[in-house]
Amino acid sequence: MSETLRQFKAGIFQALAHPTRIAIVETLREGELSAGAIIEKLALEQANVSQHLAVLRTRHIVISRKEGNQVFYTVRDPLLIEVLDIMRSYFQAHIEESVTMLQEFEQMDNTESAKQ
Amino acid sequence: MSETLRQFKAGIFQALAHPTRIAIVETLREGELSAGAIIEKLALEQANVSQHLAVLRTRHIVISRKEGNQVFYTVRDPLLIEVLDIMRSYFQAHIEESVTMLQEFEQMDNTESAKQ
DNA sequence: TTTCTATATTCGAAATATGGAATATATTTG
DNA sequence: CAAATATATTCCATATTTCGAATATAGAAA
Repeated sequence: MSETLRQFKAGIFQALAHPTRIAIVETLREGELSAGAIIEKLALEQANVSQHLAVLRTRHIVISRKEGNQVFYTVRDPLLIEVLDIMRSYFQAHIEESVTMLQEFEQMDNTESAKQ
Repeated sequence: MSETLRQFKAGIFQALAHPTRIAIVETLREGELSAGAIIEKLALEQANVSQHLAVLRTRHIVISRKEGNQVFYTVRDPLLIEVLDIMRSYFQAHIEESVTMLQEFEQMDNTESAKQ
C-alpha cells in the first residue's frame, strides 16, 4: 500500500483521535444538528467546539450546510458510526483491562505533574 | 456515553493515527511477525519502529510474545481487524476525494514554504 | 445602518508527539 | 567470560495539537 494512502488513513484516525470529536460524531448519530445544538448538548466552549468541527470538516468526516444564520452538521458516512459501535463492544469485551489502561495513562499524567 | 469510553476510543484512534503504525498493523494482518521482520519489511530505522511498537503495545493494539532473542507481534483482537476492514471500505469509498484532499494539503505545504 | 445572534478564525502558551542518536537490556554464540 | 544479535529505552530538538481569549464574519432583526 502506498505511503500516500497510509497518510490519508492516518489523517482520518487522527481526526477521530480526540474525546470531544468522538462526542461530536456520536451526538450526530441521530441526524443533523446545528453547531449551536452540539455546543449545548456537550456543554463546551463555543470556540473549542468550532475548532473541533473544523478538524472534522477538513477531514470530510462531517458535512456542513448553511441555513441562514446557522450551520447544520451531519456525519458524512454511517460507516463511521458502525466503527464506533464496534469499538464499544471492544471496550466492553475488555472492560477490566481498558479501565486499567486508562488509569495507567492518568497515573502517567500525575507522575509528570509531580515532577514539577 | 461516558467520558471514559470516549477517551478509550480516542486512544485507539490515536494509536492508529500515524502512517508507520498503520503500516505495522497492516503488515501483521497475515499473522505473527518478529520485530526484526517488521523492520525489514518496512525498511525503517530499528529505534523508530520499536517506538511505534511501544505505542501499539501500550494501547493493547498488539500483543508481544518473547521467544529467545526475538519478540513476535500479533494484532490482539479480531474486532480490531474488523474495524480496520470497515475503515478500508471507507477509504475505498472516498478514495477519489482523498486524492483531491491530499493534493490540497500539498498545495498548502507549497504555500507555506513559499512564505519563507 | 446599527445591533444581535450564530459561527469561525487567529493568536499565544502549554502539552504532546515525533525522529534520530546514543545507550541499555537480554539472549545466544564462541 | 566476551562478542554478537535482537529489541527496547532514554535524551533532546523540533513539530504538532490543544485550549481559552480575543476577534472576525455573515446573516437577521430593529
